[in-house]
Amino acid sequence: MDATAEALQDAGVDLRLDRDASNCSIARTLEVVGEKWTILILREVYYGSSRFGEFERVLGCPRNLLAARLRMLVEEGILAVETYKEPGARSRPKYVITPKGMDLIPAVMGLLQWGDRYRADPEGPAMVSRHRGCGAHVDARIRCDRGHAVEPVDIESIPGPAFRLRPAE
Amino acid sequence: MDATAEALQDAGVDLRLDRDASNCSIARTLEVVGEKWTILILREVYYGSSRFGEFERVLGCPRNLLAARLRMLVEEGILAVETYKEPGARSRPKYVITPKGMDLIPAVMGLLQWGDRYRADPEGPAMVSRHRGCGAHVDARIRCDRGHAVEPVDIESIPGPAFRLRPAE
DNA sequence: ACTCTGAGTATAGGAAAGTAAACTCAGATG
DNA sequence: CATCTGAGTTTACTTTCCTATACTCAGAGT
Repeated sequence: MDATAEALQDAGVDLRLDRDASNCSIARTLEVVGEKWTILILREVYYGSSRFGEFERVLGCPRNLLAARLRMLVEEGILAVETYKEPGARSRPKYVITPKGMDLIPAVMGLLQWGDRYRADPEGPAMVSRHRGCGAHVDARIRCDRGHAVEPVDIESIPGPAFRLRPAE
Repeated sequence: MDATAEALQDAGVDLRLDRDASNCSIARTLEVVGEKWTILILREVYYGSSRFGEFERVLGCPRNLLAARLRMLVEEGILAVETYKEPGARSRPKYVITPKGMDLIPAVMGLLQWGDRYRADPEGPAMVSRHRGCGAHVDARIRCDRGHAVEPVDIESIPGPAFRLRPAE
């Protein structure tokens, strides 16, 4: 156990129950991608769609929500707007994923592989992902900085630099 | 490109736009964990909480929603109900994560590390995760079955066994 | 019997999110 | 200059979610 954690426990603090759970990176990420269509839009961008009409067609998402989600994703820097031009038509906007958006792909892959394992239809997955370099199947896994594969049960979560106690009631 | 994919393209099918996007493991996973409090409940279980009152206290989630989410997570086999007994009190239920629930941890870690990178407060993360074995920092990464680290941009997604075209309009 | 506690259920009002369909707007084409 | 198209906006309606409070229920202790 960490020194900070020990000091807190000596003071009678329960790390689980007395911490400020709103000061959490998961909660903050969900503020951005937790709304209904957001992850699915990201999935489509990742699969190669980029135009408003493409998202609408393939997702069946209402246009006003689609517009709102795209605007938000652009404001957050997860997507960026570029333009495309079909011959004989004017320039129109298209949406491309940024590096910041790409950093969400491990989370999306995690959701994908859980669904593949527990909720795929009996035939198997609808889409499969492979490494462009070697062709092998890819998946999201947890690794430690020394390169070991880490099972979830072997992860220990301890207070970090921004650990805070919950405000008094 | 895959043989299936080629055959489909020869038939004038656009893999991105004409596929049945509702037949998707991500969408199906979100049906289970896409509601507002679900991932946060999972986070608390993962951090060590197990009792109704603990979830309520630390999340500040309304009791009726909490009860509904817990019931759903148990029905889905992500949590299991056990009992605990404080001295001088009767047995009460507690919620523990199952292996099926543990398999969601890579996705949760993916969300966590995105938030740590882009949305943490200036001091750093509130909680840090490390490998119980070696103490090194852990994170969610994508690997291929041959053990290569895979950047999201090097992943190729192709139709799998359950690929289906979208129903006619 | 009465009370206390943790784990819920029940209910009601307001806010937010989702859905559906009609409408606008900017340019390229006929 | 009327029409077509993709990309939105607007509006009206429905569903879900949030907040808050009150209530129930099963034992253990007094």
